[in-house]
Amino acid sequence: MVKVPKQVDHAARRAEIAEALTRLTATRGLEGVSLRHVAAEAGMSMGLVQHYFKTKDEMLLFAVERRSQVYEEGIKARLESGELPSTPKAILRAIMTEILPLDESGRGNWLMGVAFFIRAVSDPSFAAAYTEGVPQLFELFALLIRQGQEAGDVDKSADPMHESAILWALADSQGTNIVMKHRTPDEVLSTVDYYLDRLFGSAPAG
Amino acid sequence: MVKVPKQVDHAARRAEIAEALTRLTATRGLEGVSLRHVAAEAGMSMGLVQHYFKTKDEMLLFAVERRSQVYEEGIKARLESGELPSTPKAILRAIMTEILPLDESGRGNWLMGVAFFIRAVSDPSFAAAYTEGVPQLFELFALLIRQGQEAGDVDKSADPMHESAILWALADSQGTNIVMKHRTPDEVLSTVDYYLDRLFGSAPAG
DNA sequence: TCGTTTACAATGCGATCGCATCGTAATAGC
DNA sequence: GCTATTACGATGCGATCGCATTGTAAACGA
Repeated sequence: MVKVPKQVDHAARRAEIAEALTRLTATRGLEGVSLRHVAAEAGMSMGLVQHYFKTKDEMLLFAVERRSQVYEEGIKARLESGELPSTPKAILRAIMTEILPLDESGRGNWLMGVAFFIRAVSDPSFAAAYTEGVPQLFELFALLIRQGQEAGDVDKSADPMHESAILWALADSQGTNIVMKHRTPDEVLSTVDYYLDRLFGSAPAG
Repeated sequence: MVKVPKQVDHAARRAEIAEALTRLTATRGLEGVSLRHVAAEAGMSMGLVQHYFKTKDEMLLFAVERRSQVYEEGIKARLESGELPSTPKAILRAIMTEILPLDESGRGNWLMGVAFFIRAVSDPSFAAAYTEGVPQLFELFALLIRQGQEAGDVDKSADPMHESAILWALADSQGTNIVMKHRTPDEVLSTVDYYLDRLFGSAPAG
């Protein structure tokens, strides 16, 4: 009963489509994202896109989850490259620089996230997926700050929860600032470093 | 040549429509915003909406500019109510609490802003209008922080530009957190106060 | 080889979009 | 009263959307 004709790497095809979607989001903005446009950007027929994603929502969900994976892998790669010390401060900085839309592909990923947020506002299933990863990142931030406190780098009077919120806000909002060209990536990074230096005193980050 | 039949308060009508648009954005999300839906929400015919706004973009632009005015007036009202001291810290807090989507109407206004941001990504004319007010608020933040430094409340080592960026980020991102129900208004306000207390030492805010 | 299953293309359908057009009612100046 | 102008409603048009349907080529299992 197991017939396997014309074997094609499903995952690779889906990734292709997701990347076309991301590219399209970065260049044409979020309104240019239709099944037809994505297909054209990916250089395939619309029917083929439909073959790999039954609905548009399924495609968006896949692209966003893929985005999260890419972020995660990027952060791991930075930390395991050995170029950075494994201090909480360095890890936090690695996360920030990975997430922020510092280049063109980052811009696409960022706008993908915004598009997803838009959907999540009125669509419960999207909201669930959107909400999923947030507390984890939040907790991670707080954990790293607490480790900084235990190491004596972060002042005991600092509140890890509030500081996490500020850090999250910095990533969230400054990314938007870059996309809108209100601030340059350099300016944003310097503000991030300013904040981290204040929080961690003068403890080395790398 | 000046014939004025059926005199109708144009501004009031446009405000009505803008409020229907905001209401619709808050409840149905940003995708429910079409000329037909706005007309239905406002309880008028679609032709009438078209009569007051030649294009959809004109309607959106009006609604967003109106939003800015409402914010501005709200902040002025708070400051002139006499319930708050005119310290930089109090003014900053007033701005934050005015902008943040703490209630249902605030939610609508917030989502309006996001919708506008989306358009601004790919539409230059929207981008211009969106970019317009940002540097001013930024400069205001920096000015107030500098005043705090001159008054001796804010540490001299604090960088007004970076601190402004953090403050802006707090407003920007935490608003989204409230809309997505990741954090409650109370939690957000406590983080704002935490930050302001840190920045202004223990100087009184009210 | 034959049949089943998958990969992919092409097209059509109903819904909805923004916008234009047309018609009508009401009110001003002449 | 007549006319110009405005307020407002109704409808239609072309474009585009997501999605369903259909057709065809290819490749595996039997």
